[in-house]
Amino acid sequence: MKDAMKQNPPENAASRGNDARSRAELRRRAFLDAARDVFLEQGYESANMSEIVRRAGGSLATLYAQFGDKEGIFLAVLERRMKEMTDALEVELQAHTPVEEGLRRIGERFAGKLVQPQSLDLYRLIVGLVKKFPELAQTFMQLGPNKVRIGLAAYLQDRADAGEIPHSDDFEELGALFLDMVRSPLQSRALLDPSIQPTEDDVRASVERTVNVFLYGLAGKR
Amino acid sequence: MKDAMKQNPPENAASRGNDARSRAELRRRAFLDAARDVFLEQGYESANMSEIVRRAGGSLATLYAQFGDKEGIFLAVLERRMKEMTDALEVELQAHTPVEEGLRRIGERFAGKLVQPQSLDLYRLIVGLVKKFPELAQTFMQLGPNKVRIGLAAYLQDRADAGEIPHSDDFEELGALFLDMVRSPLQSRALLDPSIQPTEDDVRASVERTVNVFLYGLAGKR
DNA sequence: CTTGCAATGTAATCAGCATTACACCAAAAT
DNA sequence: ATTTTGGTGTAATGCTGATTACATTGCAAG
Repeated sequence: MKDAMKQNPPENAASRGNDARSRAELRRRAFLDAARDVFLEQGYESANMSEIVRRAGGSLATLYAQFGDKEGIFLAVLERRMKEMTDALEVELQAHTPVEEGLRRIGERFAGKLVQPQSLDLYRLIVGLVKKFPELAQTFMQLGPNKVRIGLAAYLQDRADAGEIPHSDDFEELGALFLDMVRSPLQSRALLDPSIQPTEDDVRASVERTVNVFLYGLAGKR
Repeated sequence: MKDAMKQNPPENAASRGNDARSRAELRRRAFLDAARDVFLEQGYESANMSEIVRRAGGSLATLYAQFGDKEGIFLAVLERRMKEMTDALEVELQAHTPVEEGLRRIGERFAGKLVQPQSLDLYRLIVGLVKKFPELAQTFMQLGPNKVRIGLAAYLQDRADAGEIPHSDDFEELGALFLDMVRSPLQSRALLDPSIQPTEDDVRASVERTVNVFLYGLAGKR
């Protein structure tokens, strides 16, 4: 006996600085949230379309009407998430912070995001799907790694212009190396062992070490 | 005097310089080869047990008798592959090569293996399965990354004793960082884009750069 | 109020396997 | 040769889940 109350009481609807989108938009959001949870929990193949509907409310038919098919809704989830991820970095990448401090901040922001359980789950998913949906992985790269790498290259260029580091013929390559150095120590293990959950302090310590090696090499700052 | 059966399959009976293992062993090997191919091509979920049998010859019932179930045969494939992978590194890790040259060789061996299409496929598979079969990922870590890391730590300790690099309180951590630095630049992109296939030269160049940064930092050797 | 259109709930449809059962066969061991 | 042991083909059995069909219902505007 499903109550059929007005499922959408527009109480403070008046003050919706957000979206005035009709129910369609709300429905869409609910679908996306539920789909994200289900996909991240169960993985792509095992994720069940009916389960998404069960959590989001609404109906299977509507879900299909909005997103086409399973791949479609996954793609939608992905795009939304990538946007959330990169927005947080923009600021640091624009700033003219001195290089050691700047790399530390950028590294911490970046790594901090990446080791969140949600991020790890998503990354596992994407990697596992590369063979089956290459265009999906392409989207991921574009919206994630590539975007960040380009931003970081610009920052390094800026620091080189300020005379803090030597010039390089390929700051993108260098930026990529730094990102890999920051990412891998924290991510590579957690990726394979979900019981590992790096803390804030872990992140700070790892990034600290990485920045040091990146700038001064094994012997360390002198 | 061999009975010339007409429907005798192309058994290369003549060249049995290999193993005189009974047919059971040959069957087993054929299953493993076929299973490896199918799993790597299609991924775990989509891999079809009947397809494995189709390629290996033999029968479904035998496959199940030998390996129990789908997970069982995948595990068998994994263990065999991991052994192949790490055997190649043992030598370099034991040697007392000077650090710069030694790291270069170790790095090249290691990275060279990792960027092989088969290795990338396998890694994608494992990563995608972490949530569903954690113990499987655990096995992978034990037989792969952990083993190598420990070996490398010993090598670094050896080089520190020789006075080539400063002592550290945690050579395992440092070894892990080096491995990540060597691995990530080559692997992280190829992982997400199967069309990227690093050449020998790519590997050499990347490792060269990495060793340089690892030892001397951003400013480079001097 | 009525009419149109999208959302809903439910129950098909359709297909793909993992896994098992079963009824024959081959050859090594006795 | 006969038994024993294990391999082979083939065809169930069972389950799961994407996708669609359909009849119903609520909301919004005319």
